[in-house]
Amino acid sequence: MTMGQLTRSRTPRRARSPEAKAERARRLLDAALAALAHTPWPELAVAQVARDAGVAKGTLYLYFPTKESLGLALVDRLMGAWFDDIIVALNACRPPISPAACAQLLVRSTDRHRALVPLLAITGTLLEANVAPAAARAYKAEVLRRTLECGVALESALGALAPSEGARALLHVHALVTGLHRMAEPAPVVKSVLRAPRFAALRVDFATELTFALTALLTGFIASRKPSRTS
Amino acid sequence: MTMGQLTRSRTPRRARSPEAKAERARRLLDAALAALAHTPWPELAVAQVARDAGVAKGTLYLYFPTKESLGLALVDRLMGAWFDDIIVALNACRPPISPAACAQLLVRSTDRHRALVPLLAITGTLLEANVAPAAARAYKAEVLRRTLECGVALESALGALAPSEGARALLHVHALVTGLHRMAEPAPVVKSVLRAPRFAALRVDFATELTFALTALLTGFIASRKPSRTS
Amino acid sequence: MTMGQLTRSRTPRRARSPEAKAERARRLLDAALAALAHTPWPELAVAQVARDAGVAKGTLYLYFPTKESLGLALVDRLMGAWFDDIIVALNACRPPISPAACAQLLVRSTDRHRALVPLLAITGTLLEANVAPAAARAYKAEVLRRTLECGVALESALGALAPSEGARALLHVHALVTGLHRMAEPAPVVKSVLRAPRFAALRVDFATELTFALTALLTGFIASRKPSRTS
Amino acid sequence: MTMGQLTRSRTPRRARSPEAKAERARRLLDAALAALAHTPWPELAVAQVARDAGVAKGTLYLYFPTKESLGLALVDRLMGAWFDDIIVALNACRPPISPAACAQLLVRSTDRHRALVPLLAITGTLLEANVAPAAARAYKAEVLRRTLECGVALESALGALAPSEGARALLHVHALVTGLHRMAEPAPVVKSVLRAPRFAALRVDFATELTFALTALLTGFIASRKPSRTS
DNA sequence: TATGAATGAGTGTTCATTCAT
DNA sequence: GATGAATGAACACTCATTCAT
Repeated sequence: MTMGQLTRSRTPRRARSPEAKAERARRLLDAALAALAHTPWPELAVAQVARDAGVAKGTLYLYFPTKESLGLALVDRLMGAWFDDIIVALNACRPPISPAACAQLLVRSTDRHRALVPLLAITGTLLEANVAPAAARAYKAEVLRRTLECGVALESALGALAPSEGARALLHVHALVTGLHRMAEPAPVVKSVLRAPRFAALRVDFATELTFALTALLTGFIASRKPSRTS
Repeated sequence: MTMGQLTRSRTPRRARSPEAKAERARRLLDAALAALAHTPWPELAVAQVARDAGVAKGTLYLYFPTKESLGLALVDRLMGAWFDDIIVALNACRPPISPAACAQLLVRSTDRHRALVPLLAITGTLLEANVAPAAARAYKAEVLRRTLECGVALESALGALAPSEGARALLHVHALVTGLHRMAEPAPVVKSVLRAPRFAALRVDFATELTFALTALLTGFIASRKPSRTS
Repeated sequence: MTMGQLTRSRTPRRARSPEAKAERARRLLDAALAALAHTPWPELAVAQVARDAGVAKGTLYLYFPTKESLGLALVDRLMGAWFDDIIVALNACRPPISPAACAQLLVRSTDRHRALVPLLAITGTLLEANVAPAAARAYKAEVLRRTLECGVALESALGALAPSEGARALLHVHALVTGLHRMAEPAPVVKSVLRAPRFAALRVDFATELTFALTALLTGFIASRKPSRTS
Repeated sequence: MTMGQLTRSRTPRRARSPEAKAERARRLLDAALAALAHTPWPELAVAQVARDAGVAKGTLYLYFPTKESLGLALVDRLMGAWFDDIIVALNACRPPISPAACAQLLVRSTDRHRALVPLLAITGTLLEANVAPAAARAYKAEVLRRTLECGVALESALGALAPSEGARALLHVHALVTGLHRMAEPAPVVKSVLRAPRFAALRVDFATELTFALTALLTGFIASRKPSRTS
């Protein structure tokens, strides 16, 4: 009987409680995330996600009104986790840390959240279309909140950023991450073409270049503050 | 020469000579470029491009085997023009120029080639798919050639880059340009959402941030060389 | 009786008594009627009707097994009211009344029951499909009963119809009402097209034409009897 | 060789000439008409029509921009044929003919064009939605032209209609045809229900009732003119 | 060469109905 | 009795690409 109850509470046929509904949504996001590991967003079929999550297509639409809102919710989740990860890592440092150390920390965190990067790159192009204004606002509000929070942590860790420059620096981090990813992970055809030795100069190693650029960027942020101190 | 000019201005029904064929291709690219000013790539209809260029749909396919190859040819053209522009601007300077000055030069050049940026952002995701290996190779070879050429000009202008670091720096320029563009130009829904005052921290001014990041980056490139000199 | 009134005014969560159940059904029909004032039947969502009636979707299905049965019940109610109205109006006349007077009486009554007409027009096409045989029989039995009853009133009022021709005349009234309504109320696109002066000949004024046709029809019914009398 | 040419000209793979294109459209309309004999309009699948016509789905959309425009074109064709038939029949009479004779003529013509009637009944509800204003205008212009033309023929045949009342009478004919058809051809469930003897009064024989109503109507039209003469 | 008619795979979304709770 | 979460069949339409003419 206890068994039965457990079984029932684990996988109820109908999600009536808010927790159960959240669980359903989570499963759908899990399925989407897994599928995106081997399928680019435009090729991702809603039907497949639903099937993988073990529900009917219509059920997915009870939780996400459009395909894009599903994608946005996934980005929201992954970005939140990324921010969490960065914050934890930053707080684990004894400030002040050097730009290079901070860059390395950020790159490592990015590496732990590889799945987010390709999605981030299409946010604003493919995902943010076909989403209700309210949903877009909620998403952006969350992004804002977390960016500010993480920005403060960044300021603390570096110890040399002007107030609120942490958030700004994070926007640049995002830009660099997506921009470099695009160059590091081209379409399969291009990837195989670039394997030829003569194309060495066009091959981009994501971690190496990101570390380099972030170090330069953070150094720049700190330098841009220094003058005002000396003056 | 007179003949050639006449031929070009007459635009015969059938393009027999290489010049006439190149003219046809040019017209198609012109039409595509004009259409892309108000239509995002996925919404761009091949039929519309052909119609705008004054030819039948099938004719377009005589010059570009796929929609993507058309896009790639356009990127090729625009990127070439951009590289030309940068090279001219760099050569017009009396070296060495400061990273800040160089960044400003690059941003201005980018601004003169606004049309390229959104296309660049989807290269590798949408454009480089569905292209024959040979076409991809040719495109990448051209990119390589121009990148190296422009990289050398960059090295000369800055006067403080390690050999072949100019090309590498240009890859970063590309990454920053596309990465920041994505954040500066979101979908219409998002754009209107971000207009609210509370979202000020998420609004990105393309030119400002690009200038800042490029300055930092170039400074970093120069700094990364210095140590090896002093040691 | 006091109890019943209380119960009805309280609208308990669960309808146990027959009165309470009838009240529930009535509310659902009210909601459907209100919605149909601005939404055509195919666009009418069952969920919306339930929501408007303040019950859950599933509850509606406790009272009406299909969407169509809901529509049919509504037609039943409205047609009953229409018949009532006609009978009252006919009984208020001092027979015999002229065909023209009778036609006018019928048109006025139709005008007081405008909501029924578009529904009547789709009965038999959209409504009578997907209904259980038993429900269809019950509905038709009711229609028969009221038609015969109203037919007798019509015979009395006109004073010159052969027995049982009243019911037959009413069938023609229905046909004319729905047939003319279809022409008088086309889709919005067509309506705006027909506003052009050149289309005057295709514009149909419902009341005018219905009056004319009914007068002719009733005259015809009376005339068709006379010969048999004189012969 | 003559054979080959014949074969080729009969069923060319591509319809390039206007004639060939008209032929293609005709085939599609034929297929739709055939399908509508056993499938009601809402259930009619575009894919099926295309398949029956021996072309791909996309080809159908080269000729008809929406499903509704296909339906409207079919109505246009059938209504034109009906009008032709009526005109021929009217012109074959020696005027003046009696209302009863004229009614019989019209009923016979209707009977020869049975396929049109159910379509006519949904024109304005299902068909005239989702059609471009220009298409709706063209359709209505054609209807107007033919109605006026046929109206004149009707006036000639009856010899006793006020000018332009012929067209008006035809609108009533349409109304009666569709209104009575609705009652004579209910959904299968209802039809079987009505077979029970007790429901005899609700059974409508299309031809009988239409003849009766049209006779009355035309008599009414003529009568409505007479008074003005005597006065 | 040029044309443009033909192709047909591909998919997000709705909504009447059911049924576990 | 009431609920509302789950279902899943059903479908018009687009558009890059091909190929008969």
